[in-house]
Amino acid sequence: MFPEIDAGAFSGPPAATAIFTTVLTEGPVSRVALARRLGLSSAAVTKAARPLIDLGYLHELAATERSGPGAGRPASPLAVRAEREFFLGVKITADEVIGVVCDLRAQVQASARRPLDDPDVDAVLTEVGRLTDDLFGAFPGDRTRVHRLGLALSGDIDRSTGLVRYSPFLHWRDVPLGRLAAQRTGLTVTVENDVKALTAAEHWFGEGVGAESFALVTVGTGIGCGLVVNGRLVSGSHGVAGEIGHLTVDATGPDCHCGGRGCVESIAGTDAIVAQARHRTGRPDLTIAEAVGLARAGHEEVRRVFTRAGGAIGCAIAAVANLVGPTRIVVSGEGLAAYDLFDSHIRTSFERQAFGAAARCPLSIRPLPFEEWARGAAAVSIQSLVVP
Amino acid sequence: MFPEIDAGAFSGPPAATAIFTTVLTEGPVSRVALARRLGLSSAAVTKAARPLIDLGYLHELAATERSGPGAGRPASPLAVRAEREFFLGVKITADEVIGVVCDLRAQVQASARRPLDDPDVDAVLTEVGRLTDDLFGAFPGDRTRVHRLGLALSGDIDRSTGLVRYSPFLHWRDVPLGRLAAQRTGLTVTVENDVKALTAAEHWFGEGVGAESFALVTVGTGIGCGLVVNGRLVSGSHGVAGEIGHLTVDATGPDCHCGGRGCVESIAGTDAIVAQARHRTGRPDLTIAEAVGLARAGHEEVRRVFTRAGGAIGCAIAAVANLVGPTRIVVSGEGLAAYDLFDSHIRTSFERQAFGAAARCPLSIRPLPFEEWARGAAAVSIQSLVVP
DNA sequence: AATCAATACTTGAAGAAGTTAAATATTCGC
DNA sequence: GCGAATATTTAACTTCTTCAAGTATTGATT
Repeated sequence: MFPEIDAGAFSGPPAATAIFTTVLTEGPVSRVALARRLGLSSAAVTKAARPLIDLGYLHELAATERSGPGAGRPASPLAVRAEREFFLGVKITADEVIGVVCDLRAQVQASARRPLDDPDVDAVLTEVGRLTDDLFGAFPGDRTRVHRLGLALSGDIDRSTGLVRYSPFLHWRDVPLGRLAAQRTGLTVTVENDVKALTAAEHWFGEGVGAESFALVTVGTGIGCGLVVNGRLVSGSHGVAGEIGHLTVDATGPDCHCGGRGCVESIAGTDAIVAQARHRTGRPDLTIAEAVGLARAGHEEVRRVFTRAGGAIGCAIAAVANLVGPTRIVVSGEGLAAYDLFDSHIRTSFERQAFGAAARCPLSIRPLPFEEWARGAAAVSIQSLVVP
Repeated sequence: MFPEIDAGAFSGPPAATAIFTTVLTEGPVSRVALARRLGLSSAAVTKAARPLIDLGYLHELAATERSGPGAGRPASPLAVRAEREFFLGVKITADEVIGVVCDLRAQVQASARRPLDDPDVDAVLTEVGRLTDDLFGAFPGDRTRVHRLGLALSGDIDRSTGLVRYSPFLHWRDVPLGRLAAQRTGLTVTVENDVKALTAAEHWFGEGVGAESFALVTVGTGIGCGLVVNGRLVSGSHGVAGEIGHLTVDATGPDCHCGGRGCVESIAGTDAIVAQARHRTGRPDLTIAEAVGLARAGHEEVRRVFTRAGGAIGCAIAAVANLVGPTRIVVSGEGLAAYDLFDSHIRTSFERQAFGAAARCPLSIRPLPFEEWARGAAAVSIQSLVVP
């Protein structure tokens, strides 16, 4: 009936959910604006919003300075009470767990990291447990208002059951991570693929806000992509979606570990870049950092490796734009530490390969630190509170 | 209140729409099955279905032979009364208009064609008008039950307003085709992009039935793709979606008329195939039919052109599978008259480039005659009756 | 043949969610 | 202070849905 706080998620009329998500993602809004936006009567908004206010999720902002033509009663916009509830988000990588505490608006309140040296399920759970303790310790706010934990890791994950079907880098198969972490921490846990989590965060709290369709491309060891189409995250019927890393961009290119040929990842993945840079320089122990250094210093051969990689990424992004036509695309990831070497090549290649109006799709290219990935996990947790 | 017949579309409770579309697309279903499928109580189904039966859209099937464990009252499944309403569908090409009459279940009742030699708006409207007359003439059923006409043509089309924003092959810009055709014929008109229309038809009445996500690839002069994701047709924010023809598959490939390089269409489009076959044979006036003939007769050089084209198409389809992970993919189009030359190469290339489980996505490769495209237009018209 | 269990469907009361219309609140410009 | 403009609230009413109980129709069991 009325939205509930603790265990379960938000129940209540559909209008309440719609109102809450709109206020959450689109900042303070007046009731009339909400009504127009959601196709409801303003009476319905008033009614549905009251229990949300009573429970402390929303509050009325002081009447702000008027903007319009002038006359009329000023609006008292509804805003989210961000400190009503806090969320933990943890990103699990092969050698580290990174965690953050976020408020209801997904603003980071505290963060922490712990090294991970054993991919065993139990060892990971232990480190995640210690990390949450660290986060509770570092969190200055009201700890009794933390009830949820989001986990994000790469691999094939069933968000609805919290099951890790397959995680290549941890060598896990069918691990019920959600249930295990819930037992360990006593929190309500959500588990999601890391790229999808980051996409969800950008969709609700970042550049994707308000977009009906939206894509996020991550560049690093792997090259991934999260897609939002018609307002919903794309999941893929066979558990595969957004596998942008294995699009073919060069039929005569190098063989890829996936069995294909000329895949984006086999040209622009971190490993591929390092391998090529080693080959070009004749230095078999070159690291990616050194390769970036050489390219920045103007080493022509190495520079060309990055140029080619940027071109391949641009083609892949153009493929996304041509196929699903998102409102905007964000390009990001660890690999973009070398942002300056990629940026213009990605754009050039994208503009050449994007078909017609698809080239008008705005591209944001910016690096995101690992804390942002953890924030993605928290964002999924926030979504699970709102839309169960 | 109750579903209306004539001018407007189907109104009524959301449940009525859901019930009708489910019965329409998933064949006869009992009320309990509908309730389970749609998450309603069976009481709701009973009530919402009654007006649909009263108005003649649905009817009860005779209790069929029982199948289950045995006991219990036998179901009286609901089925669509296909002859309740008929629909015209017309596909407009550069040199022809092709039309069909379909019943409510999108089964073709009659068809007709007329040549088109003038791309002028008025000339096209005239031919469409004559074609509808021909169709009425050829249609054996009750003509008073035809109220709707669907038009399909390639280009950038705004379905909601019936506006043709841009049609390259007719050289039209911003033609309010829906309104004009409605004036001319007195019917309620829908206009949709041809590939999207065909996709809609397959989604509701063909192989895409029941699939949450689904893709249709058409091969011909252009190479296109219609996408259904999360149960909805993908439209693209900038008016571009499914532009599979301009994905890059060979960074070192030929320049494409779109300004890009190594696009699928520049390798596997009909024009590209003809050009290559001419080059390989040294016969500058070779036609596509002759090229197909040579390949079938075993001409190695020409054969290789088709092999390469099939490979490019396979890569493009793999890109769709990797990115959106549809439940299944149908490959079709005029170009597939040479089906036998493509089939195995498309599959091989698809399986190599599809990533992991995406390779499990079933592929149907089959040619579709132009009448099927017209049927697509009719299917959109049917949809517009049901979901306005 | 009578009865029971199982399943499908129908009915009527009750409730949830939303709408419309009218009342109330608050501001600006005069 | 008054009226026009806009925002919000309230109350009455509509619509859609569910719930709980009842009816219908069958196969299996006694």
